[in-house]
Amino acid sequence: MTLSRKQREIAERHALFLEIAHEILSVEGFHVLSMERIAELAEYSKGTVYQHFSCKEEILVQLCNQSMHTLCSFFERAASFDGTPRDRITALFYAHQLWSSIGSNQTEMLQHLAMHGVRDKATEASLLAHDQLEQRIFSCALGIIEEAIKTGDLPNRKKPSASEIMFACWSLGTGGQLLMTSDIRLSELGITDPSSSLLSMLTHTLDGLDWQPLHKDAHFKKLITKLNTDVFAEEFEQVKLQSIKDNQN
Amino acid sequence: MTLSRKQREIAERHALFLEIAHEILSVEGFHVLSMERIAELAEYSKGTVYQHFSCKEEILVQLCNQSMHTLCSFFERAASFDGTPRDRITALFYAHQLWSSIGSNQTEMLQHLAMHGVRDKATEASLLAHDQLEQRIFSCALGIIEEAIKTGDLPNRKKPSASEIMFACWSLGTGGQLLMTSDIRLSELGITDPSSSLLSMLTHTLDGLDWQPLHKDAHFKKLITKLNTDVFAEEFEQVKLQSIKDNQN
DNA sequence: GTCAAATTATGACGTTAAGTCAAAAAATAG
DNA sequence: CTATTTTTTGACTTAACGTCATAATTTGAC
Repeated sequence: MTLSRKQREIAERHALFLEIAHEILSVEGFHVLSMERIAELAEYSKGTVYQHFSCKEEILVQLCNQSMHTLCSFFERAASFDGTPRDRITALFYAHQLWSSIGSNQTEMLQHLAMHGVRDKATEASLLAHDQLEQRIFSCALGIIEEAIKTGDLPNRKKPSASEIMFACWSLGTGGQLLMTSDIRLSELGITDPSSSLLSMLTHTLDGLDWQPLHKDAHFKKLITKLNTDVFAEEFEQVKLQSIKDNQN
Repeated sequence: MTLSRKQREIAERHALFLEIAHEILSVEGFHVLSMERIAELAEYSKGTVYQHFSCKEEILVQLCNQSMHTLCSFFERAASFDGTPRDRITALFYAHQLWSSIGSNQTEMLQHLAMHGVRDKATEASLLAHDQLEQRIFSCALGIIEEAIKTGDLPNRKKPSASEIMFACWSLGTGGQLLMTSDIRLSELGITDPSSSLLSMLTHTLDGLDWQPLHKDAHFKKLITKLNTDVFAEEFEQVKLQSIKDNQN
């Protein structure tokens, strides 16, 4: 079938353009991402790139969607983990941090997308996909919190509501990632592993919410080990290798 | 003295340019901020604007510095508040949220500054000033946490250290602000006052850290009232008026 | 295999904004 | 009042965006 061969070609090129864009974005940032540059590196003309993406912003949204798709799968894996709701919300937070460690600029991309005037330029279709992914991510987290309330592990309060707890956890994780990628030298403050710090703070927060069973060091360590070596074994290794490489530079 | 009159003129113009830039930034965002536009609105030529600021990015840093200066004064006011360290760290967090409510785009500006390739273009002097303000803000928060450890209100642990606690609080506040300014419709999740939600989550976190004296509703309400009507009375009124105006639109 | 029709790729073109700089205008001083 | 210094200006260069007529290629009918 000749038609489908052409279609395959186009799909491949679409992926190629995205890959090149992602490379430019991680190394040099959005401000140097230009359609001409992508065309040049892919050895196509500018017009061809514009046939795939209406503008820079559209590329960004599609890259974000790829990235969020990964996060989504991480979350769904963490959520289906066999353990108490508390273990699972911890696993979710862990997954969120792992995800941001894997792609150094995932957070920056999403951040950029949230900025004034970026969404306006992207296509409806991509934005819809984005919103749906976001929805999936949120309901994943919310589901666990609601389950904890149902089982009685987490006291059923008016304030903070399940949504508010999710909002706070999400803020903590996102904010932490934001600070990690920004200029502040956390290591100067004696924070060598910010993701672990955040995770440890999360457990204190959960304790503060009286989310049963309360923190026990042995159990927590066992949980993290299981996540590192079982649920997210492959990704954990990838991050480890990456950080070794980074240290060499 | 004629010389000083000219100097005053220049200083006034500098402020005018910044003001116009800030206006453009809050309404339309960084991507439409152009030197020509500023020049036009200020009724000067482009070259004159360039005599004040080497580039767009330099304007952004200087605006951020203004904004951080405000935050700094908020923090110092909150820190010198008469109360327990726990009350004061709560006041700090409150001040952080208040600050972000006052200028709708303070967080977006700082976020933008942190992005790839922005700092590179700004002048050394402005960046130095920025780093010093950041330092002041951090030590303000860190000082309170360390005091709490010294007085015994907060258990002296290796983990999380004072720095880690500060990092987490800062992440929570910043992340929350990020999510508020992003597209996510928090109100759809039943979160009507995100800043309050975050503040309430902070108290749970502090409880989880066993930071004495633990949360008591009456005391907490009294503290917030005092902050609203005394320490930050003026700013609180400003935010209230602003939100009434926003609701009318 | 050939050719007309449809699809796809190209890069020249118009536009906008960044950043530079020589020349014009204004201020200062003798 | 004029010479010198300082300040202001906008024309110019460069670079990227996004468009679109034209060129090249592919397709499908015969």
